[in-house]
Amino acid sequence: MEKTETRSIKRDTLGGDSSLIAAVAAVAPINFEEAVDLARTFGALADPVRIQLLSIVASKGEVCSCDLIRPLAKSQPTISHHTTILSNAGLLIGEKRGRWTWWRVAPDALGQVRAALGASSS
Amino acid sequence: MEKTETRSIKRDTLGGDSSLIAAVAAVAPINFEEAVDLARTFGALADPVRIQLLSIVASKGEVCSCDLIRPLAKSQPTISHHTTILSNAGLLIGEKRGRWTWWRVAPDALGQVRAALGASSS
DNA sequence: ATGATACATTGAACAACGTCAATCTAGCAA
DNA sequence: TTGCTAGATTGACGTTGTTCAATGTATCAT
Repeated sequence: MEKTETRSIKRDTLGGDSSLIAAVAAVAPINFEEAVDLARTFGALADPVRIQLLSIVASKGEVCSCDLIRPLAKSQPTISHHTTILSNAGLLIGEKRGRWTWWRVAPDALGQVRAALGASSS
Repeated sequence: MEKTETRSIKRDTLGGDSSLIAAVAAVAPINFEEAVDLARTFGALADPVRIQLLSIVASKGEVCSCDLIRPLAKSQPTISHHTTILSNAGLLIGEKRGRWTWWRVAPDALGQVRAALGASSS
C-alpha cells in the first residue's frame, strides 16, 4: 500500500525478539519501547471487525476490498480504514492491480505475534 | 479478585478453539462472537503499560500492586485500573492476602492467545 | 470525452480509553 | 479507638478509535 507521500508509517513491528513471558524463563521484563511496539500490534488486533477481516482474507488467500464490505456489513470507507490499520501493523499486505486492491495476510506476521507471546508449549 | 457484587465480568475468554489463521489450513472464517472475544483479549494487551505490567509480574512470579507503581511510573488508581482489565481478561490472577493483593500471570492464558493465532510453525 | 467502478481521504459525531485527584473500604498496629 | 497502609471506586478530563456521508483519485469501458 505505501502512503503515496508524507510520513510513511511503515512500522515493521516485532523486529526484536521481545518475549512477553520471558517470564516463564524468569528473564527480565521488557522495556518500554518493546512494550509500545507490542501494544500497537495488539491494538491492530483489538477490534472484532479486523479479526473477522483478517480471518476472511486468511481463509480465502486473497481478497479485494469490495469483497469485504458484504460479509463485514460495514461501509466502504470503514473497510478501507480497517485494512489500512492492519496494513500499517504489518499484518496485511495490499497489492493494487488495476482498479482492485488485493489483500493477503502477511506471511508469518501472526507467527511473530505468537513468538512474542512466548515459547510456551501451547 | 471477583467483583464483590453486581455483574461479575468474568469473561473466561478463549474457551473455544477459534484459530485466526485457520487460514493457513484453508478453513472457514471465524464467526462474530469468536471475533468479539478475541478482540477483547487483544484489547487487554493493547496498552504499553499493561504489556510491561504483565512482563514484570511474569518475570517476578508474584507481585503486589504497590510494587508496580514505581516501575510503571503510574498512579495507584491507574495501576488498579490496569490490573482489573488484565484480570477481567483472564490474563492475570489476583489473590488478596491481608492488605496486599498478589498478582500472577494466569497459567497458560498467553498460551491460549498463541493458540488462537494459529498453529503455524513459528 | 463520458460514465462507471474500486478505493482512499476528509470531516464530523459519538463511544471508548487512559489518567489522576479525591474518596471509600479493609486490614493491621499502637 | 485512633491511625496508617494497600487498594478499589468514583468522577472528570483529554485523547484516541469507530463509523459513515461526502468527496477525491485512479482505472477501465464505451
